[in-house]
Amino acid sequence: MAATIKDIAKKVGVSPSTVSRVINGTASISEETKRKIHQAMKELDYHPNSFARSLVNGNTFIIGLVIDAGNSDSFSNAFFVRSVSAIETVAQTKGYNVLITNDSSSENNNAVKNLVLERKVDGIILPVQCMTQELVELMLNHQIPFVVMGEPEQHNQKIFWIDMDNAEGARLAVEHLLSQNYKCPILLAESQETIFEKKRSAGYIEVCRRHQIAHPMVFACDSDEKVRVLTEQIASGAVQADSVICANNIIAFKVLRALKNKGINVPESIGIIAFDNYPLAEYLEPALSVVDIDTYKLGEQAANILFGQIRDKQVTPSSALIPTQIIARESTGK
Amino acid sequence: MAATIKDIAKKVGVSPSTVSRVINGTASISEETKRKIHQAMKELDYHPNSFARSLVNGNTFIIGLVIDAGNSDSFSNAFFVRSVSAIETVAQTKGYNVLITNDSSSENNNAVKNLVLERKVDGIILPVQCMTQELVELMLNHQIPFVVMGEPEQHNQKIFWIDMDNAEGARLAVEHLLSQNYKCPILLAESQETIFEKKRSAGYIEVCRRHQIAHPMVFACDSDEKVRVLTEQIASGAVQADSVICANNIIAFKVLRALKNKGINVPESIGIIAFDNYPLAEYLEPALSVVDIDTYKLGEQAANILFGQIRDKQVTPSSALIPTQIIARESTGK
DNA sequence: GAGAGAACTGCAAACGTTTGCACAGAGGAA
DNA sequence: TTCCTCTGTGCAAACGTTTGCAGTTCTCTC
Repeated sequence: MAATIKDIAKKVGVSPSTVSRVINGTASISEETKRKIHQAMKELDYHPNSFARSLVNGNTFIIGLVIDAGNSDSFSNAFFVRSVSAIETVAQTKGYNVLITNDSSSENNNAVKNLVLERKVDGIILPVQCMTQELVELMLNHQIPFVVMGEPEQHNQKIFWIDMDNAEGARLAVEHLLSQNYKCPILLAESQETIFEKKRSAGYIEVCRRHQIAHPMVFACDSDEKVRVLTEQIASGAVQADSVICANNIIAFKVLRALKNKGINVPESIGIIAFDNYPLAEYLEPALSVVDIDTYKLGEQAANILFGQIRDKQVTPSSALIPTQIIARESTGK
Repeated sequence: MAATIKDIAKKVGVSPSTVSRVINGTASISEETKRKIHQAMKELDYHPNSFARSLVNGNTFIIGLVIDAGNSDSFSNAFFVRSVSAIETVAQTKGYNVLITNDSSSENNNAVKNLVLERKVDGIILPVQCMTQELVELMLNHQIPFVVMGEPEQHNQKIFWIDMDNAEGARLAVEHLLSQNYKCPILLAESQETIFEKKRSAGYIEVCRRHQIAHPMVFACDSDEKVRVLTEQIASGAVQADSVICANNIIAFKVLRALKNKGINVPESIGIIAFDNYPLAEYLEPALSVVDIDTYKLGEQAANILFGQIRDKQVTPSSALIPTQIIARESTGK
């Protein structure tokens, strides 16, 4: 039903090629013809068929965005939405659309492979958790640009990536605590296995060393029980600490609750600062100080890096660390 | 570079049509030929080109999902992510992909129009806030199925929609408070303008009437100042209330904080229950009781309704209300 | 007033599929 | 034997674009 290039050609009395050339501005066409064609396009409500286009010129103007549903806990959510929104906005301004795919709902990366093999997307943005060796090879083989969100463990590959500056965030957190007259911060992480936790630990340790803090310590808080034990040790003095840096917000909430239950004052006796500016942080009592990151910018930059490859044929792998900043609230206001 | 149907045909020694028929199972083909073709497909690593396909058979196997970036506050986030994930999962099982578009980043619904006019998506899911008259007409004209997330104000159109059962949620909240021996619940909403707030009000009023509660009251809490004034009035007895139902979580947090600052005990003196199970609700003190909704199911059902139109050619408008449930925590444990 | 380029336009092939039509051969039924 | 129905396959057109090549007309330049 929809008008095609041929309908316009017929109506104006030119060949389809001429119409195509007017649409794409790909040759010099007399003003008169241009005018008529544009008018006919209006009248017939013409819109180019993107498939026919893709078929001949080989690119689809679609990028794929892999979302990690396995990780759909609420903490990746806030991060996620603004990033997605940013990616889509950037894509739109460049004339691209964004196809999302849920990695975990299919075995074996099949959904992502489908993007490459059948949908022929022009590029892919994917979270580091979804980056399998097989997938990387597939994308490299098919020469399809991709950007990884989150720093990969090994840097031995030609991979473009982007991440928040975890190490810097940890450094800033320690500096902040010291500036508030805390003397002995410890770091609480969920485990020590993910790269971002390693980076945070490293940043923490580095600043502690620099300031000659006696015993920098990193604790694994991967269960409620551990949190309970730890707060008891802090209370009894078995663990020397006057402040904690929590590698994520949920740990912070648990610790805060445990401390209050023990009658330990926050921020007077113990200061708390957490990673990720989870929106409710400011409604806690005391309001939680956090290491914040601009998730919109994160997505925006990821998209920019991708389009650097797609459009500007940039080929030397680049990476970017999005700066973090401290939002000081009551929980570190000794 | 990628292998085409012709390459396979050549390799096996049949015509492209035969290969196509084997792929689509659209005619009877001898077992022998089938076997050879399948083998050749493996060897050449063949994957059908979705564009060429779409070009001839008219459907794209892509659905559009409009996201409302204007509303990217954290409270729609949690809702959003799980819904999106659900929609994508359903789509994937039906062989469809999901194209997202950010409505607000373009003027005049242009981005969404683009989905219809150029991308030729087979269906669209969009939030009710993005549903303009113009868009509805466009989609109807082009006979492209769509599902609205959120109940539209007017029902005079042939529109498929889905929503959480706001009225029922409010009813359950009142019933819950009464069962906990609160006698006089009031409702706090941000405004009275959105349809979901109206529904919640209606459900609240209805149950109050049924239980002959003296003065059912709905307050607009659209600023911190109003929250402050209201809590003072509650404290002084100027407003008679022993419990509040908050139309969203942020109001709940503000009220809780204001009450505590006034030294009013929750849940002993005032009970609080809020809509939306925001993940941190359980970490507040006291842990917040909420009206919960299964956002995954919401997305899942939206997708199912859409595919009902796309694949089963269902044509009589349907709608669905996703049931809510009470999660009782400390804040209503008088 | 001839030759050269520039400006403008058309023809037809190509992109990778699907599908209506046709046809050959096989296997019965009459 | 003749006719009919199936099964299996190929031919060629079609989907809506883009684009290399070639052709025509026009405008200079000498």
